[in-house]
Order: sequence, then C-alpha cells, then structure tokens
Amino acid sequence: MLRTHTCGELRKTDVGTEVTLCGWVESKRDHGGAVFIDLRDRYGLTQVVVGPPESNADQIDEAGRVPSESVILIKGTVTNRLEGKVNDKLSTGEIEVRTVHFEVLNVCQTPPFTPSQSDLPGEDLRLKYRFLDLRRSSMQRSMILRSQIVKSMRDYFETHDFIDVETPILGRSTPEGARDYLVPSRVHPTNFYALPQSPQLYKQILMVAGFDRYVQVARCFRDEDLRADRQPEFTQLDVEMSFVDSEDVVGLIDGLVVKVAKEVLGKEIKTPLPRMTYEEAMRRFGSDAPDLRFGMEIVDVTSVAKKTEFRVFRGTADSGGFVRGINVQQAASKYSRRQIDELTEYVKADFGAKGLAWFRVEEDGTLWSPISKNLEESHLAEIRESLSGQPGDLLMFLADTWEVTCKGLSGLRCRLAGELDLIDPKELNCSWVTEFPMFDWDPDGQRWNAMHHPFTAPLESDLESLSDDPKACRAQAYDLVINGSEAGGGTIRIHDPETQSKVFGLLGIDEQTAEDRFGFLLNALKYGAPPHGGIALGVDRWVMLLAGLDNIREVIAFPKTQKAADLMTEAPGAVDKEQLTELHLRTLKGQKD
RNA sequence: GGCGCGGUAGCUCAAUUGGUUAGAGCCCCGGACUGUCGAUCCGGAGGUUGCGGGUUCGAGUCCCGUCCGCGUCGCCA
Repeated sequence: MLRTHTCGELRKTDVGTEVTLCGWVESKRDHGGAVFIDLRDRYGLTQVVVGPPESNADQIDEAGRVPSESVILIKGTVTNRLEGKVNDKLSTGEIEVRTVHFEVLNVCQTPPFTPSQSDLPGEDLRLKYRFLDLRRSSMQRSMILRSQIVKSMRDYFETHDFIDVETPILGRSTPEGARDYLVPSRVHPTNFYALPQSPQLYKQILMVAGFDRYVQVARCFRDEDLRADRQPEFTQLDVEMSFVDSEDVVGLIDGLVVKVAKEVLGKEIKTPLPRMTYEEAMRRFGSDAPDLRFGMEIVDVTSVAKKTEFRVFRGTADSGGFVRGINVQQAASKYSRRQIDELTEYVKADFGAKGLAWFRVEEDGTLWSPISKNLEESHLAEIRESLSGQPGDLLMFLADTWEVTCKGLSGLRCRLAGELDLIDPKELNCSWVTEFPMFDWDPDGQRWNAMHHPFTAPLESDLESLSDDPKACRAQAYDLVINGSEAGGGTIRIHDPETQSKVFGLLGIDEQTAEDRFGFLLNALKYGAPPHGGIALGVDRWVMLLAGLDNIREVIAFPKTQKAADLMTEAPGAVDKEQLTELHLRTLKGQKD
C-alpha cells in the first residue's frame, strides 16, 4: 500500500506518528504562505497542512496549484490542531497532518460538478459522470449499506445450510410474462437466447437434482418500462427449498428480516411478521402491497349507496359496482376546493375513475358537500357513521368497479398520507400478504392469466375450485411487503403432473405449447421431483427501503435512465455492419456502416 | 403508448403582461495573503436560452414539432 492510514482513522492518540495518506483533494484553502487541504477517501476526511516549517516553498506552491478532486499522496506528522482550531464537525477534527512530502499522483481536470457541492446537480449529469457522483458521501453510504445487506443475507443462508449455485445468463425465451431481452446466436442463425427474468426454472430443477436448499444473488432482466423503483436489470436474492410448505419459507424469511434489520440498522423487528390475506389487503387497503405505516382504511358503503336516490351512488351499486371511501382525518380545512379538484383529476387520469365524491364533516356532525343535496339526511348520517367521521374530517369516495375503487383509493391513501405527513420516515414496517388468487381474468384476451407463474401450487383446500371456479382458487403464494413496497414474493410449486396439466389447461396452454416452452422443466419433474417452493427478494428495493430512499437508482452503482439507457457508456449503441452480418441480422433503420 | 413536470453560463438558479446589452452565487482563470475549515480580498473570462420551425416590429417568455431527464398510468406471468 502506498498509504499507512486512511483519511478517516487518525485521532488525538496518533499525534506524533509519521503517516502517509492518499486521497482526493476535496477542498483547499490557500493562504499563500500555507495551504490547508481536506483530503478525502471513502473512510473520511483529514486536514493536511502544507506550510512552514515542515514544507518548503516548492511544496507550498504545488499544493496551492493542485486542482480539486486530484489524487495526491502526502507524508507528514500527525499534530494537534492549534488552540481553538478544532473542527468538531469532523471525526478527525482534533488533528491535522503537517506535510513534509507532497506529491500529485494524478491531476483532475475541472469537473462538471464536485462531490462536496451542496446543490445536487441534475440526475442526467450525475449519471453521465457517475464516477464523480459515486464519490459523494450519500452514494458511498448507499453502496456500503448495499454491501452490508447482501453480506448479511448471504451469511444467514449459509448458516441455514443453503448452497449458492450460479444459473445461466444466456437462457431461452419464455414469452409468458415480461418482455425478454434477446441475444442473437452467431452459431445458430435466426435463433436467440434470452436473458433471465428470474432463475425460476433453473432453481426448480436444482430441487429435482437434490440440492435441497439453494440460494443465489441473481441478476434479472425485464424489458419493460421503468419506474422510480424499477430497473430493467435488477438483483434478486433467489431462494428455493425442498420439502417445505408456505409457513417454512415465510418463517425462514422472518428470521432474515430480523437479522438484517438488526445488523444493518440496529433495529429490533418482532416476529412472526404480521400476515394478511390478499382478499383482506384489497378490501382494507385496495392494494396487494399495503402501506401499514398509517391507517386511513377503506370502508365499503355500497349498501348505503343502494338506498339513496343519488344517481352516481345508486347506479353504481345497482349495476354491481362498489362505493367505497376513506376518512382523511382532520383534513377538511387542509384541502381547498381547488386541491380536491386536483385529487379528482389524479384519480381520473391515473386510475380511470369517473370522479371523486367528498364530504366535509361539519361542527354539528352533518356532512357538507356539493352533492349532499342529492342525499337524504339519514343516509348521510349512515355514511358518516360507517367511516366514524368526526368534525373536521374529510370523507372521500369512489363509485366504480371493484378494481378502480381499489386502485384509486389506494393511490389516494398513499398520496394523502405523504401530503399530510402521516408517515414516520424511520419506521420499517414489514408484513406478509398471502393466499393470492391463482388466476386473474384478462378481459381483452378473454382468458385466465397466472397471477404469479404457471407452476404455482393452489391451496390444498381450493383444489376443487380449480375445475369449477378458477376465480375463487387461491395459491400457496406469499409476498413480503416493506413500507408499502413489494420487497419479495414466492410460492410453493406444483410437483405433480396432474395438477400441472389442469393449470396449463386453464391458462389455455395446450400440451404441445407447454412441451415447447417448458418441456425441460416438465421432463425434470417426472424424475422424482420433491415438493418444493421458494421466494425471491428484491435486493435493490431492500437497500432502498432500509436506506430510507424513494428511488432505486440511488442504490445502484450504474443504473439506467427511464429510456433504459446508460448515460455514461451510452449503451445501448449502434454496432458495426460486420457484427450484424456475423449474427445473421439486418436492422431496418439507423444502421451504421 | 397516455398524462404531467422540467431543460437559460461548467454547476445551481433568476429574468414583470412578449420589450434596452439575458443576471446572481458557486466553479474556473490571473493577482494578494501563514490558521483556514462555505477562507478572505482585488480583477477577469464564460451564453446559438436543448434542437428545428412558426407567430410578431420584437421571443428565454406564445404556438407546433422533435430530442433528452424525471414522476406516474398502462405494462412489469
């Protein structure tokens, strides 16, 4: 090592020690006769003094000219700072290093921004110069936290006898589900590999192979549009176990949550984590990943709506729809007509709601609203009682299909909680949502889709309904929810051919198609497949949530933009004609010669 | 693909209803300075207002198109 110490470790007890430090020039205060440099590495900041009597005139001159963010090496003596010159903002603030040797290892050209500047530059610039952005302390913290979380996870599974197995990145396309990233084959003209959306099929085959307990930190790829919490390539902690039921997997992950929260954040999490069925989650919160850090639960007032003469309510209720609402406590005075109009636009534009009905609970307990005149007093009273409305509360309702009321009210709930500051940013709220439906109905395609994937096992008790009522059939599935985000999901898999072919049948996958797409898995399942199941945890999201951030790019070293581009490397990019020819490809436009 | 927000100096931002030579702080360059830690003081450079078109006597500002970044819905088995 060129250095003897890092820039974060020298203290009063080191005074008198001869040291060599390496690092980046974070800032410089040049007094002509003496130069103060804050020297930075990922461990911290140490003040370096280049001045007499230790340093000579040439060194002082060179230090005065070194551009910020250059890399330097200095040798010197650890010294107490002068009386009254201690910097208590720095852990190394009691000492400084007086330089006897000053050497520029590499100059930095003028950077477009500096890691220490208080105004954060635009994200496009940060991404283009990611090597500078990653020098910022918050990015360094995120990356270190990420490393700690992954280590903690790996340790946990190792102590539970899991084996880490790597699965291929070049696989075959399974057009079910997300869009694949395709890789053309040079050796097999017109054929393509696909990058894995998850190692799902491989890990099931590892169970057939007897590996019993498998774990992998797996990169996954999905060619779908991005979000604040979604990247086209992301990392899953992928787990599969043999001879288990849902409880075993959920219990195992409970232990993981406790360990990681304790080790990384010093937080105590109580287990078992709360469980809620999918049905309950949708009924009470309108979401399969409910944010339980605040209340504002959804209440169904369809039965009241049915009795009214108000066309919007009555009509919806009579035609099989739902009238459901939330009580935004003590918000009546905080939301103007104009702001409520904005919320109305929000539920219309984002969730396809037809409108937003709202009531203010007045001092005397009556409900005031532009629509109250359409409703009888007794019905208004019933509505208020249903939502436990108190004076000052704001009641909001959607009258629509089940789906729209769920999505709209869930969206409203989260938006309002944010605006009203109802969320404790330090809270880590973990829970399970279980018993997802096996299928959901696709009205456009007029067919059933697998809610998770086609190898998900139904609940034993729902096996009957597989034949006569697919909608009612629930799966042995479980999602881990942290602070209203899906942080992981898994299922127990089907291991008997009979159930599997029934499920394929329902999904409209005939024998030949099944054979073509998943033949290798189905084949493997015939050779002594143990009952098995597992889970995949979203590592990026875990880190984001544990770091208290709301954007996944902040915990990924080299993330992609919304258009799935890497602004630093400028990927994706055009390729030479020769490369295409070799791959038996021709582009339709924009070809580079 | 839809909806919304944004793009002005290297960076962060300002610029009245369309109106004089588009400003400030930081950075950068030159000079002064031995105790600073947002160093200070003096001086200076730096702009095709993302790009293209249109309206107008006149456009950073209005209109159309386009590119890029962000949020969100669809999508993500």
